[in-house]
Amino acid sequence: MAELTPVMKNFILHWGEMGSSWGINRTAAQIYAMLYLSPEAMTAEEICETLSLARSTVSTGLHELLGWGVIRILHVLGDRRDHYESMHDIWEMFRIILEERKRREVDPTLTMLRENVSEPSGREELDPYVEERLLEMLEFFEIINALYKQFEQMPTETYKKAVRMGDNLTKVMSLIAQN
Amino acid sequence: MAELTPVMKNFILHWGEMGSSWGINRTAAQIYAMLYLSPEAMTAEEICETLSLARSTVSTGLHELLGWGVIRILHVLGDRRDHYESMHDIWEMFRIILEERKRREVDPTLTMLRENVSEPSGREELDPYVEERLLEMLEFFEIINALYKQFEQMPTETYKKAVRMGDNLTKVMSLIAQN
DNA sequence: CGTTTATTTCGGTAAAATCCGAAATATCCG
DNA sequence: CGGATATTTCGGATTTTACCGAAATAAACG
Repeated sequence: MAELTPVMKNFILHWGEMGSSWGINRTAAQIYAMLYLSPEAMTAEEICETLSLARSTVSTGLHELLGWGVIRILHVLGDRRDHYESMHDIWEMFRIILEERKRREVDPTLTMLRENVSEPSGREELDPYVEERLLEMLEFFEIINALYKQFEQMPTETYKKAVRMGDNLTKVMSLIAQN
Repeated sequence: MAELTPVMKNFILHWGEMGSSWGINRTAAQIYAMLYLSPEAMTAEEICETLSLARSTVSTGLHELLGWGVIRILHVLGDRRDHYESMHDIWEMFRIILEERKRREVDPTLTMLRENVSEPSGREELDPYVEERLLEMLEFFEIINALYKQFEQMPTETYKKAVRMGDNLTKVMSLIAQN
């Protein structure tokens, strides 16, 4: 793994760029990408060398990825160092990222909307139009929230298969919608 | 609209913060939030005053929002200035944001994966393990891509209703999955 | 046209995020 | 405990991004 082929470099660099629009910082995303391609778990030191990053940067990045829950620490007998490996099942990873996004994007907004709609601070009277818009958005977020929850509790295999046959999704949805 | 109530301020500030994790910059997100709450379309000048932003910043922000397609320009008879209003239907907006995310996050990755898997640059031999991982990810992104497309072509009313009854989604999915 | 008004572009500054290297801390072993 | 190795924390430097104000451009009007 010390040597990166051009294809691997492409992949890692691209992933780094993508990470930015995903709210993961570039180096963390690169680390993730490399672990994803690596057949074996890697030590922080190895990651440093391969990606030419400072040891501290790698430490921070790994920490962030652990926070996302998309990598794991492994321990090897007779080796004091931590070994890191990426989550193998990409679908499981997808689910984790969804949940994390919900936690970061949906939950705080939901809280804020609920607070402001139900009990406007300082007992001010709420402009009817504003209230209407807030309620509409609240309703929307409640629904999204419920959707997320559905996904959470769905077994991986279920939504995997369901999503795979996306071709028929429209039809199914239409049927449901007629209800 | 010149005066912002505390609730409005909360909403706008929160939206600004959220924008950051959404890849929209803070001021643009704030502008959007204000337009969302505004019963009437607003001019750039009014936005400046209400949010205490520089005219140029507002111009840039509006441009960005136009790029996302979540606001519109209106013209008023006898007024040379552009008036801006937010998209009213939050569901339609949701769809637009989905599409935009796909364009920014999914499409480039898909392109990159296809290129690297099918024709590794310079005719290098591809490590079998790496190829396997790339293929797995490619397959995943193809499916997500197909899913997005399904949503795109679905009439707003359809997915609105479908999503609304999320409670039953698990069951439906399970049924589909058994197929 | 020239003038006024609206909008965008642009250079520079301010703020924020990223990353490094050194120091501190923690962990393990003899 | 003392020394060696692993990991984290921290201050500062670098890079990136956001924002402002001035200047340039565009559009409308008389």
